[in-house]
Amino acid sequence: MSSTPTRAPSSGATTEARAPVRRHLSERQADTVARLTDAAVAEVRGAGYDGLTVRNVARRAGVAPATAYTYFASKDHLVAEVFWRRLQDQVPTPLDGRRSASARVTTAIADIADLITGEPELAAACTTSLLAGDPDVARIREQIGIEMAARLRAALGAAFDADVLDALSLALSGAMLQAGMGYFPHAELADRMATVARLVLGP
Amino acid sequence: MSSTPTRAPSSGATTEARAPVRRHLSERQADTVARLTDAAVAEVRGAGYDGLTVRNVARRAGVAPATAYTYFASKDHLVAEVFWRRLQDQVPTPLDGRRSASARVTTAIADIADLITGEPELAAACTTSLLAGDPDVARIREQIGIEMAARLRAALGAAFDADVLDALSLALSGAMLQAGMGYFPHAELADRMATVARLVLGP
DNA sequence: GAGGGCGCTGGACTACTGTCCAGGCCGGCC
DNA sequence: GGCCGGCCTGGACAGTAGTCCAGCGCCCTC
Repeated sequence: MSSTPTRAPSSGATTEARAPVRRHLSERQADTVARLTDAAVAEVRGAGYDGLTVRNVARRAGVAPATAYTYFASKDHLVAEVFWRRLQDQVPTPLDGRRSASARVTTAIADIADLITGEPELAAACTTSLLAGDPDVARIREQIGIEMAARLRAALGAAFDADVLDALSLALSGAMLQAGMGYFPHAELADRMATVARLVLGP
Repeated sequence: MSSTPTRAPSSGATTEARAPVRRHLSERQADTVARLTDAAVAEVRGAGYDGLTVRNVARRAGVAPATAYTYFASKDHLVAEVFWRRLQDQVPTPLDGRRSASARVTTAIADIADLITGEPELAAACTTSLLAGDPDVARIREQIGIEMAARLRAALGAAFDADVLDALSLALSGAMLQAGMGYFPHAELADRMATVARLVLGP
């Protein structure tokens, strides 16, 4: 579940290729998409989430707005894709069977938190975007949920239990939400979830 | 923390009365606001969240769009206010000291879930709106968070523990989020949280 | 070197959002 | 009765999002 050579932006699968966006992109297309996602990150860093516009991102990427809209339905779709790519590209910390289950879970969650820690603007942007109603975003959200659940499950290992996994998933959603909304810094996320894991799993 | 006679829509407190909206509304104003929130609910039931527009709601309420914008900055603000009012108006199930802490917590959460259970469209609308970036919405969100935490704390009673409360709050946020996103029906929310409560508190 | 197709262009266009303001209506007050 | 202030009206307005399409340029193939 890590990076694929040329990767289609998670789009249009609901309506199955409604546009010239195919499942597998040509090298040039993949490059355009990558330039767009990079430009989106730069734009968020520079102008914040409010200044973020598909048109602005397109300009920064040196691409016509219409082109950007070919690949991304909205700015939310664009930012959600950024997060999804980071998650896919991340190599999770290897599991250590000698440590406790809650320690492994904590590590897995810290990995995820690290994806955006230290970039509050980007973190907030990802959170907001991931919550959008846009169907393309919904698809990405679902994939992210699957990936996170898989990581938690792997971290639990022998301690796996459906109820425990469910509880951790809910708490993790809530924690990412609250951190994204600014109720506490992302740096605290891992700590808080560590406490939850200990409560649920024992030390 | 229940209904006040004339209640200002949770607006403009950040900039402290930026508009003719004062903390305490005249009877007529309160009536206008109530007509607007009612119309918003009717509109969501009728046309769904997508069909929801401040202008549409205003028309349904028999009010000029500009008037609606006097009280609500956006449709998200409007819908968030609907949820907040429902929460305030609800009389929570009385606490039963003879039952276990997890049972009391489950009941408290069931109360909250009941606010929107059975109206999926409205539930989805509230979830989405509550997540908006709009500062007016942020204020309402914060108040809702405070109220929910207070209810959980009361339900815990003697079993109160900061870490437990934190874990439950996170899980509840996550559960409301996931239910609102359609990952599972609101009817399941209380059950899932009951499981979490049992894990965290014991049976 | 010519042809063809893919991807990008750029600009027009529609729909909608939130803001603003001048004016009208209705109540209460002198 | 006449004035006045509070609230609402209605319509104009700018800014923006997403869609669409006719056309261009580049690269690959033959």
